Order: sequence, then C-alpha cells, then structure tokens
Amino acid sequence: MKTEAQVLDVDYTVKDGSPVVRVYGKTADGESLRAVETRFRPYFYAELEKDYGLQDVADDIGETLVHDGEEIPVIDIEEVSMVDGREQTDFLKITAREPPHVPKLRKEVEDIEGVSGTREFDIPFYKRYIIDKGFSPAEWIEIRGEELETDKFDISLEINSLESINREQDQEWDVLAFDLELNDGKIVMASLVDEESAKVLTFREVDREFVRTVEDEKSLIEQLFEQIKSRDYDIVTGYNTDEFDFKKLRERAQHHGMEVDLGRNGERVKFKRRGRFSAARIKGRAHIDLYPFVDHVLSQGMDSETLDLDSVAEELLGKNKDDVSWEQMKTMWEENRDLDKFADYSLKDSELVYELADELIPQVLELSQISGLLPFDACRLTYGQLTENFLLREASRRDMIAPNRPSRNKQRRRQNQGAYEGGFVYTPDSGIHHGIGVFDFRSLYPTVMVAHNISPETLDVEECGDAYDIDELGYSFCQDFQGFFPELVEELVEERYELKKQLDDLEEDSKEFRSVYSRQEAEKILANSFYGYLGYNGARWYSREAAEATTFLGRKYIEDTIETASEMGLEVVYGDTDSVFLKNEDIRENIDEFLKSVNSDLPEFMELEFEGYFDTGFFTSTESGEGAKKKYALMKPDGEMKITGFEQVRRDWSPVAKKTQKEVLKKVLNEKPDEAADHVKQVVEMLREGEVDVEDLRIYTTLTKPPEEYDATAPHVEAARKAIKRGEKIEDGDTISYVITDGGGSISERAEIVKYADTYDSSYYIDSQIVPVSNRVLKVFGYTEDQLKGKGKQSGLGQFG
DNA sequence: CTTGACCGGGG
DNA sequence: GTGTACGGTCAAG
Repeated sequence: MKTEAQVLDVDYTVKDGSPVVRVYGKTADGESLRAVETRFRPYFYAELEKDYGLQDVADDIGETLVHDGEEIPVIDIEEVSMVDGREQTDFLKITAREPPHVPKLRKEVEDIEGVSGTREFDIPFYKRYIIDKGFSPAEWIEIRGEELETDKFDISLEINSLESINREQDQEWDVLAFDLELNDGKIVMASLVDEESAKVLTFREVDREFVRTVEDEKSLIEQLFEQIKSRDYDIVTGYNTDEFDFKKLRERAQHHGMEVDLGRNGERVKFKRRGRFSAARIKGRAHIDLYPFVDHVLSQGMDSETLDLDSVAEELLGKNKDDVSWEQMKTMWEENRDLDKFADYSLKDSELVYELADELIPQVLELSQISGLLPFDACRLTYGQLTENFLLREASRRDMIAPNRPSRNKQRRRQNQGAYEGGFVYTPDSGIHHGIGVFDFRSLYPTVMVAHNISPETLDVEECGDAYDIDELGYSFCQDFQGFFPELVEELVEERYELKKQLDDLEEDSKEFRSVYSRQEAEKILANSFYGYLGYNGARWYSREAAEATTFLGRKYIEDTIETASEMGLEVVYGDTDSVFLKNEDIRENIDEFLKSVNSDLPEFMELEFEGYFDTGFFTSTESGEGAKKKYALMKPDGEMKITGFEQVRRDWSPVAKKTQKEVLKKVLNEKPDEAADHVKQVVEMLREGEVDVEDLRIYTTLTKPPEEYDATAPHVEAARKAIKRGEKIEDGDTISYVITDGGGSISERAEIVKYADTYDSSYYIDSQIVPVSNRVLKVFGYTEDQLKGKGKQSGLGQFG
C-alpha cells in the first residue's frame, strides 16, 4: 500500500544482528504511522594514502576485523569518488552490519597500511538515514510498502520506497502543553492544556471547575500518563521540561514503582546526555522543550535578557504569568489556603506554554525541514549544530565528503589563536541627541559572504584567474567558481526575499501567512548562522580566515557608509557592526537620498535599509568620560523606549535598582535630568528611612550545587548556609532570594534569605546598587555620586517596620 | 590584563 | 547512541 505522511521521529533498533530503522509520523488522514526499513546499513569512509587503491587495502581489511577481542564483520567495501574541499578524490566506502560497529571498525581500519584517515564515522544512524533518503522530518513524504500487524499504531508498514512530495497544507498536530508544581520534592499539581481541554490534576479539593481531584501523587502521575497515552499526542511540550518536569516525573514515578513509559511503542522515556544538559526523548512523539529553543535560537534577537517563561511570554505574546512568587506558592500549599489561586497559576503556565508553542513549534518544524534534523534535535540545537547539520545534508546532495570534527586538542589550538577583530563600533558623543534615523544593512554578514564569495574552499586558491585580494589580511578569495557557503547563503537569502514578498499579499493571522512567516524566520536564522559557524572552534568546516574576512569587509562597508553620510552633511551619532545612527536638521527629509547614494555603490545583493526614526537618544559615557559603546536608550515619537546594554533587565540586580534606572532613563529621555536626579535622591532617602519594601531589595541567584560544595564565597551561598543552620530546608537547584543586612563583615557574611532579613543595609543598596546604576546615566549631566546620595554622606541603617 | 568559578531555566 | 555539544560575567590572581 502507499500512504502520504509527515514524519515526527526516526530511530532504530537492532533485530537479529541487523538494524531496523523506524519512521514515525502521521498520515494525511490523521492516522498514526510506523514504517520500518530493514535494508539500510551503516557505513563510513576511509581515505587512502597516495599510490594506494582499493585492492591494496581490501585484502588487509578482509571480511572481519578484530577490535578488543571482538570479531566485527565488514559487509562491503567499495571505491567511491567524492568531492573533498576543491578536489575530486577516491575514498573507500566501508559498510558495517550494525551502527555500534562503526566506531570499532573505524579504529581498526585507521591502522591498516595505506589508509591515511577515516571520514563520516560519527554521524548518528538515524541522521544518516534521513540524509541519504533525502527527506526531512515535518515535510510530506510518500511511503510505499507492505502492511504489518500492530496494535500500537493505526498503520504499520515495511518500507519499499520513501520519497518527499509536495503537498501544500501542514496537518494539525495534536499538541499537549503540561507543567508540574512541586512542594517538598513531591508533585502536587499538574496542568494539561491541549486543543480542546485545559485542566489541573491535584490531590486536594480545590474550588475550580477545571480541577480534577485525584487520590494521591501516584494517581496524579498515572492520570497524566494515561492522558498522554490514550490521547496519543504527536507533540508534548513545556518550558524547561528536560531539566525539570521530566526529571521529577522520573524520580517520583520510580518512587511509586512506576515506569515513564510514554513512547508510542510503549518504551520508557530516554534521558540523553547532550553536553551540559540532558534531554528527555519520547520515542515516536516529539518532545519539544521550548526553553532550549528560546535560549539557543531566539534569545539573540530578543530584548529580554532573562529567559524565564514570564519574560519570554511577555515579549513574544504580550502576556504575563500570574504574579505569584515561589515563596507564596510554597506557603499556599503548606498552609492549605488560596489553593484556587495556586491552581489558577498552574493552569496559566500551561496555557502560556500552549500559546507560545503555537508560535514556536512551526518555527522548530521549519528548521527540521530545512536541516533534516528531528524536531527533537531542532528545538535543542545551537547555531553551530544547525549550520553543521544543514551543511552535512547539502554536502551529501553534492557528493561532497565532510571534514572531520576537530579533536579536543585541535579545538583548544583554535581557541588559543585568540579572537580576530569583530564589528566596527563608532564611539558616540555622550549626552542627548535629537532626531535620529537608524539605518542598517539587511543581513550584513551573509550578503558580504555572497558578494565576495567567502568560503573555506575559495580561500587562497593556487592558479586562480580572478582572486579577490584582501591585502590587509594577507589572503584572497577566488572568484572563478562559486563557493559552497556563498551558494547556500545566496539560495537562502533569495528564497527568503521571495517569501517576504508573498507575505505582503497574505492576510496576517491566516494559516498561510503563519506558515510562510515561519519558513522565512527559519531561513533568516540559518542564513545568519553561517558566519558564526566559520569561526566556531568545533566546526567541521572551520575557517578562521573566512570568518575574519567577513567581519573585515563588514567594517569596510559600515565605514564607507559613515563616510557617505558625512559627505552628505549628515552627522553620525553612533554605529555598531551593521547599523548607523544619523541626525540632521530633519533626518526624515534625507532618508531616500541617503539610501540611494549608499546602495548605488554596494555590490549586488547588499542593501542598506531604513530601520526607524527616534525623537531622542541618550548615550552614556565611560569612566574616562568618552562616549560608551553598546549602552544607550532611544525614544520613539510615541514615547516607546528602547533600552540597550543597561542593567535594568538583569536578575542579579535588585528590583529597586532596576526600577530606579528605568525611571532615570525615562526622565532623561524627556529631557528632565534634574527630575531624574531628584528621583534618585528620593529613593536614597527612602532607603535610609527604611521605607523600601523588602520585595524591592531582594536579589535572586540559583544554587547550582549543594551549598556545602562551594569553594568560592558568594552571597547566595552564604545566605543559604546560614538558613540551613537555622533549620531551613534548602538544596541544590533552589533559587535563593536574599537581602544584604546591616552589621559587620563582607557582603556575603551579611546576606540573609528574606525570611531572616529583619534589617537591611541601606548603605549597600545606596552605594552599590542605586547610585552606580543611576550614575551610569546621570554623570553625563555633571552629577557626582555624592550629589545623588544627598548632602549627608553618612548613610544610616534601615529597619523593616 | 588574564584565569578560573559560576550561572542559566524550572518550583 | 556511528554518543559526551555554551557563552557570558565577575572576582580573584
């Protein structure tokens, strides 16, 4: 039979000594599908020394190789011709029986005479399958095959053929967003939101319609599992579910003698170590944790510096969580009151995640389609991994062999080369500027790479007819043929350009708009990641020269742009990497002329764009008094502020400091620096009088290991240690919210968790929090720290009423 | 200025 | 799982 489906997951098992690839997806009719492929075999390549051929080494390899006393079969050896860098080269393709045999065979093959190295020996089997079959997860495919018996899936097939097809509309994925609430190490609540229902499970009576009261923690977990299995969700999502919810679920399920058997075949959830993190994999479904996606992929383009669910939902959805602190929730549960609010909070979390998922999952699935990665991998990848997987796939399409990943040593050597020069930053004049037009280059680094054919294999080509020399750097890029990177970037940028044109004709909020939007966002993410990849120490296609040349040319173009502006009588206020801030009597009258003048001199493909107009801009200064880079605030005609580089969004500053700085910036942008200074003096006075609420004084930091294991002294650690001595239960992973109390000794010695802070050191909050953050703005207007503190330099001790 | 320790998200 | 993957900030040296 044949069926059309979209794939969500791929894995393999070994059956009777042979690998079986399993492809999981959903058919066009919305049925769950498992298709198995039994003929695909793992392989890798061997590189031959000069003057050696297949026959010279094939006999030495033979039909088996012994590794650590184990006989490993060699299924096949064949000679293949591949593109290696610029050269067409012969390699041996060595086929193994089982995926785990590949690293073992590889080690033995490397020792054989005539073999100079091995390649592509570390590509996971399921990725290899996806790359070689030329399809992508989340994209439509057609599978032909024999139907198999199954009770776990609507359809099970043995694959005869699998190919990607064009089919317009994505199907509706069945998505569950969930969230757990814990108290004293136990799961006390779970909220679940899907397309048609929103509910909270708990084992206490709560006066809310959406609450289902169950027997105990064990039945809570059972019901959660039951819903996932019986509703058979395609996608399970949450925020930081890898590091928190699934870990706790595993721990508590184990405690009750249960398995977390949520896989579509009935398998347990697997916890895979991925560097610093572990990831929970649910076989057959896609477990999409939104936090790593936000952290790795979106955070660069976001204003918020903290990535907690509340800030992220606020920025991406314009919505907030319920305003309940962690301590409040703890009290609610422990004192068994306001449980309705507790449940509201829990539900709200899952609702926000569900909405966020609605925005972000289409982007994750687009990245899957472009890169060929599983959604599971696509939502957890870094820029480097995204680029590398895309490159592996595109290389394979072109019969190019991939360079090896650098060894740890090689990475260290690359690191030790030190940084190369980055983007150009123009030193602003500190103070207030009026009527600022902001211009920036559309995708500066990607377009520079295309315009000058910058790629690892176009670097310093001998016998090149047309070499673009960069004298300052001492190397050149050959223009005779288009490089691998420029080719890919050009395709991406052009396709994105077309998609953006389509967007203009589509109705916002329509299904089609959202789909095209997600695709062009994914292309933007990918196009922008190529430059960073070239300079990433762990990259297979690493080229420090190519990365360095890209920033060099970026600087050249921005400097040329600044020169053009000056020639036109426009004053340069600021510039950073790909943007310039200009002013004139009325810059709005010069926009078109300026753009035309710059753009007519640019290579094809590069373009300067007008980004926006701001009434007022404030630039602060450094210690030495010259204008500071990367720290400024802008205000639009409608009063909206854009603040860059100041402390106000960081969580290791107290709320009182952040709020004060924001207010100061606001007054300064409205040209009332004296009022700003008065505001600071008022806050200082309130601190002295002990009138500031403790909520505004606390600073948060998380314990990332048990308090006793810390070598270095830090305020949050000391506060935790003291609280433990007083009988509080504090452990690894707790977020400590502390206040600096008065008395003698270092800051750390005086840090206390809020519960035990009956005083606060007003001089600390004044001298180390309020005055420095305010003065970073107000020194420009001639204020000194002493003035901001008021005349009396001696600071008193605050006392909580 | 360089080096080493620490943090992030979740409750 | 054809495993083992960060980047920025701050205090101390």
